[in-house]
Amino acid sequence: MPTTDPSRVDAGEDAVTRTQRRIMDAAMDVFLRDGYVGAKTDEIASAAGASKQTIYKHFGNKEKLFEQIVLDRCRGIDQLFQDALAELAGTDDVETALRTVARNFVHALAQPSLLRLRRLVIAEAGRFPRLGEAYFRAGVDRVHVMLASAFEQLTDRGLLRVDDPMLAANHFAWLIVSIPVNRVMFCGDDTRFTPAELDHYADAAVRVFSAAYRPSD
Amino acid sequence: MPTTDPSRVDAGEDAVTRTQRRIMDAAMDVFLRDGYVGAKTDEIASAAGASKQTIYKHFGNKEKLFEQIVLDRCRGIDQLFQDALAELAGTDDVETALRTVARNFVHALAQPSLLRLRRLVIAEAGRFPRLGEAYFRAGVDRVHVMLASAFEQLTDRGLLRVDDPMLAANHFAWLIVSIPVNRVMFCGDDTRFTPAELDHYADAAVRVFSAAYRPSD
DNA sequence: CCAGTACCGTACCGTACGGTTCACCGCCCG
DNA sequence: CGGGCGGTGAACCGTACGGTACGGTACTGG
Repeated sequence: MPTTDPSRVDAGEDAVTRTQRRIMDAAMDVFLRDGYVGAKTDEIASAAGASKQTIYKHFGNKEKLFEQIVLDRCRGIDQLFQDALAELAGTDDVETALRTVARNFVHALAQPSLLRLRRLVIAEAGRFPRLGEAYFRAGVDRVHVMLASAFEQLTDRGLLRVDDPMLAANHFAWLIVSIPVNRVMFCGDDTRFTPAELDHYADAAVRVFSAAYRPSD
Repeated sequence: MPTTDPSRVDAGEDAVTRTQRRIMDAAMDVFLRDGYVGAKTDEIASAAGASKQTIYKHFGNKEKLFEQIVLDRCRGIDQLFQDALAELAGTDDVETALRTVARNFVHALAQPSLLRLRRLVIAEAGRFPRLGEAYFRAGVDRVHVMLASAFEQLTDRGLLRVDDPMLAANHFAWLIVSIPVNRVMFCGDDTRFTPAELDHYADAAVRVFSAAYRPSD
């Protein structure tokens, strides 16, 4: 039975051949540049150095190609923060650890490629509801859950005072990234941020978060 | 001169006739439902009860129609908050005033039509850079500027301790709306929020904001 | 040498859609 | 009465693009 389980985000079993990889990378470039409808399969083919027929043989049609690419790119986003968060949960100096996490976070998320993907998914969330949801769960919620778990541990150790960990995680994350992310969403990819600027946002966010969620000692 | 002419602030230039209004409303519906490329001019025409020829006579082409509609819809968004913010700047009970503003804010922004427009603009910001920027300035930044001004006044009166008003305004606004707004961006229009839920987000945001930006008295 | 597999390049098909043209109609105004 | 004006509806055109067909090339294993 061919397992086309919609609830599953393509678990494992991805024997991605070299050509498939080449096509997927090229297609991602084109999709990010031109959007889903703006992307022409001819152009994807030529960008991949492949023939259209090969693309259709491997991916069936444009929609499936798009879905597979985005879902593939979703995987592993959270890996970026696993380490930093593990360290956060174990540290004693919460303030500086939070600052480190925050800076990593904002720098990782301000990557133009990630932001363009984010915009693309938002743009097509109407046409591909499963995709928007999957991206949200894999790319946004996952990080929040990890943050929440860290905050819970820190609360247990008396270093933080958090009663609703998911809410606190949301506050933390959005305090950090809302300004740059939303600016890019509307004002295009040409808006770049200096590292200092991003650090500033991160530090300010940590300041606010700490004031609200650190025990009054 | 049409008799139904409320809230006519700008002088002349765009005397929107009845048919134009009808076309613009219908077009907005179709654009919001199907996106820019998905929207067919035939469908807009039939939805407006107008002929394609009339549309092209008044608006030139699809792009201009789209731009004009969105820009038109941009105007007046900030009006929603003018009053609440004026009251905020003058009050003594900052905490409850902030809570009122926050609740109004989140309820106003969680309107499905506004969120769909937001998603549409984000989606087309690549194709229409001017549009994305205009929407950002008219719909997002404007509110932040007004907030910042209010925070500045409250700081002068010693009721708040804000050194970077625009930053504080961003923190306030995104603390309030980030959770629902981002959920809808990815998970489609079917996600609805109960008023109680929205109030909860607003109150939690005010709690965090106050902890960070109220003088330690 | 053959069969199978994987791929390329090009030409092709069907259709959808932005935009235009044409014929026609009701209305107000001089 | 007539003629502009603003509107309708439908047919039409050009082009773009998803998807397919077909013929040709290179490599692999037997």
